[in-house]
Amino acid sequence: MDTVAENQKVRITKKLEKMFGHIDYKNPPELCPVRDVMSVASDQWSVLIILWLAYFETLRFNKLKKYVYGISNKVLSQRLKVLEADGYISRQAFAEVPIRVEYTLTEFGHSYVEKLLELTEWMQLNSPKVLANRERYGLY
Amino acid sequence: MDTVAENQKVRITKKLEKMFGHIDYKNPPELCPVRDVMSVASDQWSVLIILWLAYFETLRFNKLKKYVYGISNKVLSQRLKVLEADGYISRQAFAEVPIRVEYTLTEFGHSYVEKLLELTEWMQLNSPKVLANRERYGLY
DNA sequence: CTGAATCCGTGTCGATACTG
DNA sequence: CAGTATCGACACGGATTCAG
Repeated sequence: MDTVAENQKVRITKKLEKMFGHIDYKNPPELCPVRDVMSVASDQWSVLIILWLAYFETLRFNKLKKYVYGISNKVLSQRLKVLEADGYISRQAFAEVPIRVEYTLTEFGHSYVEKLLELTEWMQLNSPKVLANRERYGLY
Repeated sequence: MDTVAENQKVRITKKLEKMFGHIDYKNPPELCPVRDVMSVASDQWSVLIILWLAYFETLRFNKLKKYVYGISNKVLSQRLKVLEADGYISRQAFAEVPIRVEYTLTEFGHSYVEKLLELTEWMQLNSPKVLANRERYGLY
């Protein structure tokens, strides 16, 4: 292993050490904020909801449902509520007939999108490799 | 909104546009590689397994279970199999009595850890804010 | 007509007991 | 020690129903 990789490894180890002061392995998940918050924010549906909202700025319930392909009414409204509670998105209802409800990212939500995009870009870049691994392994 | 923020927004929009060529909203999830691969890799348990393996280099089944606090036997062995199939970790069994099985990150797994750490660092930094939002919202 | 709650069948999860 | 089997509880998807 060359020096560059060695340095990189040291850097990562440092980060990990800092991290695991916060990811407590002795306490239940609900007492570890990082695990708790991450399980909401990195949920597969939450990710798609946030990304589509970042893309369109504003979306209504049924549009959102159309783009977040495969999500059910129940889970969508559930996730929207949780994401609103956690401060990623905001909900604005207009008292019209028929009623109109618009969802948008908050400032905080936008700050998350930046990190999220880095992750999804990695996924986009590496998914062929993963699929190839999977194929070779033959599990599914 | 100032020019810096405006530039940033444009940059993100570009990334999103590139992204959504790959996150297909018309096809079922299993036909969208990015969604598929990400749902495995960003799963709450997978994340913890990978991070702990990055921290310790090598872990055995029961040690892993101890650190990934709260995971059940079934889900742990399930996730380990999937993560191995996808190429993030490797499994080495020693024919001893009692049997010994060691899990380590692959090169590919280590490359993922870098991205993952950026995300968890963001979570660590922002979880207080999220918890405060939650508190104020009063949903749970 | 839109946004969302409800009901129900199904699959996944968690805990424990158990086996190679 | 590593992992499977079993079972009850819960979450999910889908369809339907309801409210504004």
